[in-house]
Amino acid sequence: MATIKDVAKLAGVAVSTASIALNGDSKVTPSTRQKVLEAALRLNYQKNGFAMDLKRSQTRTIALILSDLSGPYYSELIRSVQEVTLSKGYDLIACSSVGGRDSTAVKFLREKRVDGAIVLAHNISDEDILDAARERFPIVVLDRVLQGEFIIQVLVDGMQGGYSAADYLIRKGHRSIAFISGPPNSYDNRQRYEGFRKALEEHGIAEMPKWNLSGGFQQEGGYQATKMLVMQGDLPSAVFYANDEMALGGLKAFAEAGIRVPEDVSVIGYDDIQLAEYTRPGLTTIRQPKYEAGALSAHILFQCVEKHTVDNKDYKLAVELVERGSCRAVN
Amino acid sequence: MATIKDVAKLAGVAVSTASIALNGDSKVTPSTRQKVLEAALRLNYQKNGFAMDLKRSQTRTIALILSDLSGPYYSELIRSVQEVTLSKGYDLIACSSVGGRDSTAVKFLREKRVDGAIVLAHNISDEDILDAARERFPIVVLDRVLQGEFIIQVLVDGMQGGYSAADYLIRKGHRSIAFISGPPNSYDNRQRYEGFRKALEEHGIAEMPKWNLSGGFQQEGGYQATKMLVMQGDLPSAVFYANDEMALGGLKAFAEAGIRVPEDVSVIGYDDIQLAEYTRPGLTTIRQPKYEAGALSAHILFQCVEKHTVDNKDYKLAVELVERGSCRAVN
DNA sequence: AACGATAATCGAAACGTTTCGAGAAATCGT
DNA sequence: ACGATTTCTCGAAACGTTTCGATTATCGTT
Repeated sequence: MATIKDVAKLAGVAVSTASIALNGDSKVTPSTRQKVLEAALRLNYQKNGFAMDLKRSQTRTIALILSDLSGPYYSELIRSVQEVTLSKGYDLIACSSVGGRDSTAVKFLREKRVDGAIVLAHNISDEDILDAARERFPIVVLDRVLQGEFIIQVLVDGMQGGYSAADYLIRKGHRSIAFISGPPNSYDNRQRYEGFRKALEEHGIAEMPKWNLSGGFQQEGGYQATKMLVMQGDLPSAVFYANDEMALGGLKAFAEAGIRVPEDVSVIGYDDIQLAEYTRPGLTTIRQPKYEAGALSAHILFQCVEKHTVDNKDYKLAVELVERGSCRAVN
Repeated sequence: MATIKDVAKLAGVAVSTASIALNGDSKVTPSTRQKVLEAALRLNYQKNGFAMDLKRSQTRTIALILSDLSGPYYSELIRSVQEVTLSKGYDLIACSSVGGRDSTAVKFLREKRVDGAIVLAHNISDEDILDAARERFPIVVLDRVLQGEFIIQVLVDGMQGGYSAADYLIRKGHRSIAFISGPPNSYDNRQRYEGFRKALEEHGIAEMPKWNLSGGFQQEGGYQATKMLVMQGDLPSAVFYANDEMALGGLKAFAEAGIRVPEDVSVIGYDDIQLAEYTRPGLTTIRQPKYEAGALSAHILFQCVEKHTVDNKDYKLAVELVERGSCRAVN
């Protein structure tokens, strides 16, 4: 690999001059620049990124850390973060936290290979985030409540979402509503449940333990939980799935049992993943502002990276109910 | 930021000793290690990744370069690459080539910030790839035919796929088949079309230019193209979408127009993305061996990174038709 | 007790850039 | 034509690690 030294030597100039010429500074005579550029071309010179980062001690790159790069949920988030990043002239890399503390993600956090990070990965501990964040390394967290000097939280109001979903069903006349929950250690899941519970309470509806099942946020889990529900014999008139993936599994289970949606049972999901639009009937669900969350996170992060300060460290976004065909009114 | 020098000073040892202790080498007395570790903790020391990379001149990281990080298609590919990467003790970062020559992806390629790359991004030019690849920087390309000393190609037989799809429709009795294509500069798209054309030709069926529309591999494009098709009035009995995302758009357009699938028109897609299973009717499509392609690519890449050599630089994988409900037999 | 062998530590030299202050050359005004 | 500016180029010092050869301390053997 040719280094800048080789280029300088071939061009007959000093290394520093070569560097300046290569970086397009105007502090160099056109003819010298010409020579340098030619030499670089001849040697097929490519600058060594690490040496540069080391010297400049910044990378103009941010990382988006996700627990699972391949999840369908993240698409919109990634897109919006990417758009903002690009428009700001920064680079974006996505990395996964699969592998926990040994993952690429945590390593990037620890070793500061980027200028900042956006984290949506429940399998990274609060502690790891807390001691990675510092003066020139702000972190935006999207999936947890976490206070720290260089930590900014962007939350989506899961409680409002859970409340809206339940309230919607209740206003449609439903009185017996099942809740299929996600993993108990998930902050999001807890929030959604809290909202659900609150709506029921406000309307004086009692919760039924037998209608509270767990599906672990997985499609298969939703499927199993729904089968249990069906087997219990006493079907509620509506089911609230704490995320769309589980609702998908539920839809499948109902179809297999010959139970019609929404005629026999109403179904509401949460997230508004792309698929929700394509099921038959279309899945009524709570839309998360994924695009907005991504764009907002990126903007704040850049503000923090560049100005080393941020006016507000705590953002909360609202959700919105998307009505499709999976719920009907009962009397 | 504390550096290793600070740690060494606080621990009262030489920098080199600190380095050794920090890296867990056994060439150091437990008590010294203890001192160093303690000092590091006190100073909240984190090693500077760039300095390390620079010195070691390798990163144990590979990049997966995709034209669009947010596409649903890539999920399985990412997953398999990730699994292999993790099992080999390497790190994986994904980056997008949105932005063309100025994208993060091309920058990573040029500046060798990783030890190797897997590329599936039609908007990166052959040239950029050719002059990035070199002795210690192998590249696996997944979406093009490209010869080069340090380039390995893994191809999926798109021609066979296109042929199978068309042949399947023809055998079901279809004689009027539309083709909704992707971007013309995409190698995959061309291959699929080629296979389609060949099947038609072999069965003596004429192609109709008015049934050949472009949807740019995007869902929205498929939707628009299908609306055009509908507006033309003369509907074919089957439509072959060059990828599933466009087929999804098509399904939506047909639904909106009150045209039933598969009763009124048969639809076949390409890729077998996860969503394909959940549409109603299920989307009949061509399954790409995404998982296999990813795992294979990663394996070969590591072989090349570590041994600096590879036995075969040219791999081709077969596709398979997945029958769901979106095509019916006509007589 | 002295000697060699082994183990632990050290100092200095890299890695490939960028940047800064200083010197040399060119340009300008008078 | 001469000094004062400006413009260009240069050498050297960083950036924070790792690594290698050298030095010192430690230990077991005779």
